[in-house]
Amino acid sequence: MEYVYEAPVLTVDAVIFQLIDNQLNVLLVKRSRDPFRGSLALPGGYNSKGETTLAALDRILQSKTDLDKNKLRFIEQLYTFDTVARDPRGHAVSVVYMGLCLNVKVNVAKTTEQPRFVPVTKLPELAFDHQAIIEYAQERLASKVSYTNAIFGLLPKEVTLTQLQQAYEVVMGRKLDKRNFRKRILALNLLKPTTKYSSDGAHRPALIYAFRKQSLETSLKLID
Amino acid sequence: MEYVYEAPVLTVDAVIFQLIDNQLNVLLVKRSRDPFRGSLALPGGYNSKGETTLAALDRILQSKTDLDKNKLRFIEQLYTFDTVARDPRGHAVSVVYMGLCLNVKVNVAKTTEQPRFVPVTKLPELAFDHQAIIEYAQERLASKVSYTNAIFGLLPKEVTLTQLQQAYEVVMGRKLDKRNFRKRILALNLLKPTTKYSSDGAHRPALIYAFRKQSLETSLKLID
DNA sequence: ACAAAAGTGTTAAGAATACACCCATGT
DNA sequence: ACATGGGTGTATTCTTAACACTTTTGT
Repeated sequence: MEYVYEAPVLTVDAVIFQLIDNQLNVLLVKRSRDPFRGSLALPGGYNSKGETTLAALDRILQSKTDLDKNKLRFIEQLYTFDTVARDPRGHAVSVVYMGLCLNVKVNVAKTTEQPRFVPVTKLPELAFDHQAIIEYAQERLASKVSYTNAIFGLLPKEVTLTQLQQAYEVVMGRKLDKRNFRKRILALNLLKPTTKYSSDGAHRPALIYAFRKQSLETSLKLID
Repeated sequence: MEYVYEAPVLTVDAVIFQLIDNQLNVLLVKRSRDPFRGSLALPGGYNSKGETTLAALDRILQSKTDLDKNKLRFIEQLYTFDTVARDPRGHAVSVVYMGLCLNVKVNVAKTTEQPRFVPVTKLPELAFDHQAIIEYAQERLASKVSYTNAIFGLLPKEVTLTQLQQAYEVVMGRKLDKRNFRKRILALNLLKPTTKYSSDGAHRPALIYAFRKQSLETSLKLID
């Protein structure tokens, strides 16, 4: 190569999902600087020289949202966007990850970025193309849970079948038939029945099942 | 951010597939410099400041393999790798694209990189982790053609059903049943029968079909 | 006439879907 | 006793998979 190489700006952004009150929520921060100062945005930041994108992700989540990356039960690369006009410095390339977690509370007051989880159905206008990125991540997630066990990332190790079905329904955006769902999920052998029951109201207690694996298994055939 | 930002090295690599003699081939170049001097590698290079990754891809393919990007009938982002020790300068991030083309001849003597297509079944030891990247791209391609019409990227606008079936068989790595294949492919209405016939030997001529679209259509259900 | 690929339907097995009632508990 | 969600089976439809012979051409 004959020209002098100067690297473009490289950033990392994160789409972190969590179920709260049976709704899919996404982690957002408030921008303290232009462009889009005051708007909500995906947590993200610069990737430094010599730093892997996952290391940058870790650092950025920690510093901007006070969320420890090892609280993420599932993480995967989503896509790399050629972000336009992200930054006064000009064109930037952004590697975006998608993560799933559970029972994470972020403290709005903890950092200047005021991190918070927002239901994906109630997003305000977001900075940059982050709205579109979140939609893309939702599609990927819906597709992913239909042929892998990735749903475990949103749930505790032990669940009732109804909890599991509700998680699928929220992620996939449609209702599922209870009997068919149970047949399929049990046939896949992803769950092991425990001897415990969950009593959470004036009704018959539900048998609790444990996920056999908390790591990604693929090539399943869960839901069409 | 309080620290001085210095961007990591960003590179772009390409996995370009083409069918030659009913075999899946991939475009490779010979490295003229260390590391891996003399080894074959995927065509790739640095992404400059202010340049989109697709623009970089275009420039790199042009200069290293003399292949014009608009000869690619299909292109999509494959994955972004945190390449280790790619370069003496240290850690680099590499955005990898997958492309499909047809009837492209590259001239080994044209550039110092000596571009050539090599059957994926006959790859020598490659530089870096490029062997693994090609395998990943093959998996993606096999998956992609099973739920989209992406196969058009490897074929001319007009094909016989046997040509089409052979392309699927090569990409998916297994034989398909002729009658079932024809039923399914015709039911999807991706093809329009022409009135032409192909006579290429001492046997009954085959009816030629035309692809209705040369752009990606998704959510099909072609092959399991 | 023969070799070689094109073209064509049916059957059986398996998968997906639709659907309604009894059970165990808390109040 | 009643309200609430937990739990269960079958019949039907649709999809998939397996499978072999006739047709048309060139030599």
